[in-house]
Amino acid sequence: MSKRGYHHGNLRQALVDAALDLIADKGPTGFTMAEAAKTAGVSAAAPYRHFSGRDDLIAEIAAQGYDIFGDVLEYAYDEGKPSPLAAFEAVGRAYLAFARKYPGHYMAMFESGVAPGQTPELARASERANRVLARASEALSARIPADRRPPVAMFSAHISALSHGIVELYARGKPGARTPFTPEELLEAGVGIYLRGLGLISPD
Amino acid sequence: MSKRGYHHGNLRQALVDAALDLIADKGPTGFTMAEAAKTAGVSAAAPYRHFSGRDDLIAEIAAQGYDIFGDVLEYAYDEGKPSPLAAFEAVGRAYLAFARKYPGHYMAMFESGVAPGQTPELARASERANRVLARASEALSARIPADRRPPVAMFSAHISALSHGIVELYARGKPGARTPFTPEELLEAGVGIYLRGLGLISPD
DNA sequence: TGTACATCAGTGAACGCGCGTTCACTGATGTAC
DNA sequence: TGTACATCAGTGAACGCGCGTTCACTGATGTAC
Repeated sequence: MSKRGYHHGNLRQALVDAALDLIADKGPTGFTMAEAAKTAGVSAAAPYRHFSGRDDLIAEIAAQGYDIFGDVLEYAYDEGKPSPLAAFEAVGRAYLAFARKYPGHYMAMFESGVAPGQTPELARASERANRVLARASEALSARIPADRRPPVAMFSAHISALSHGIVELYARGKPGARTPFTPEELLEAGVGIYLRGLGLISPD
Repeated sequence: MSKRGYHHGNLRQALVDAALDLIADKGPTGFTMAEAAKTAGVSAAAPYRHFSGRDDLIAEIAAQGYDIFGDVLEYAYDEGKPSPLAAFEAVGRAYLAFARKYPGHYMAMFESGVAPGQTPELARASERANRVLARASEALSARIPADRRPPVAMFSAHISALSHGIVELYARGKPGARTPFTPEELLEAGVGIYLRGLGLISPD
């Protein structure tokens, strides 16, 4: 499905990009169809040639976000090399890097209130990103003595929650973020302590 | 400053309560002054007798939320009784209980984008709640061998982030929350593993 | 207890605004012959 | 290569809507004497 040619060239993606800037600037609710159209240099009616409505545009942005997110995590995981532990920690860092580098996508994915089932593409993309996280967790989890091993789903939920919490509370220079640590420091130390609690890192 | 009497009785608080319902229903951005007024059974202009504007109302809600939050955490901490560890875990549970019981407040506090410095009352209330968390962290932190002890600010940031992340990703029945665990299970297990990593709980 | 006055919480109408969305249209592009 | 036609991306005007906020007002309540 080629999107290029015709009048604008690639309005669909231009609208996505415009919306991304607006969302990163003013939050997922500060963005409007009209403003995205204006930013893309097009009339207010034009977006409806490409998206059925506002929610559809947001879903597309979130889907693209999950695609990138999945790529980034996949790349960081690198098939578990050089070791499950190192790969796992790389995934954690990649999570933060993604949130920092793609704030608009991140907000569309996690703060816009868009339902993951909104669109088939969105559902597929989000599932895939979750699978990467699950895979990294599984590989590492296999190294824990069975009797002390938490369920894999719980393991990856903990890491997701810690990462997301750090992003929301301490990243993106929120006015109330009063902590002397960078998000990266917080996540690295937090994951380290957590893994030590699982016996995956020697007790220092 | 008595708010009762006159025509409505206590419109200021009635507006806060109406807004809380709306926020819990439709998110911090789904709430409007006009609808809050209508819900309170009053004309659209009436709120401006009590609040300088929308942001002012949200700040008041957030401030009331931090007041309750502080109370709840304080009560759970119970001056560190029976032990710093037990008190700390009670604080964690109280965090989730607050998010569950006061969803409108929680959203106004953490998802509305209101600046903590918006209002003196808000600043005071939020600082106080943070102090309770810090105190619980300090008391527990003192039990960690000095050479393995993370800075207290980091300690409490980890717990805040994990708790907040769990609330955002896995609590309040989000459509995409695919995990077989309750938020309470997740937090308890996560904090347990974390504290074990710090040597605060015997390795099972 | 009764009257006159001051206060001020809530009213109702009005404003200007930007929104999401629709519609018939137009004109540039692509295609068939 | 040239012409006729079909397609459809983007236009521009218009819609109805609800929003936040203002303003002069009104009338119930509180207070002074």
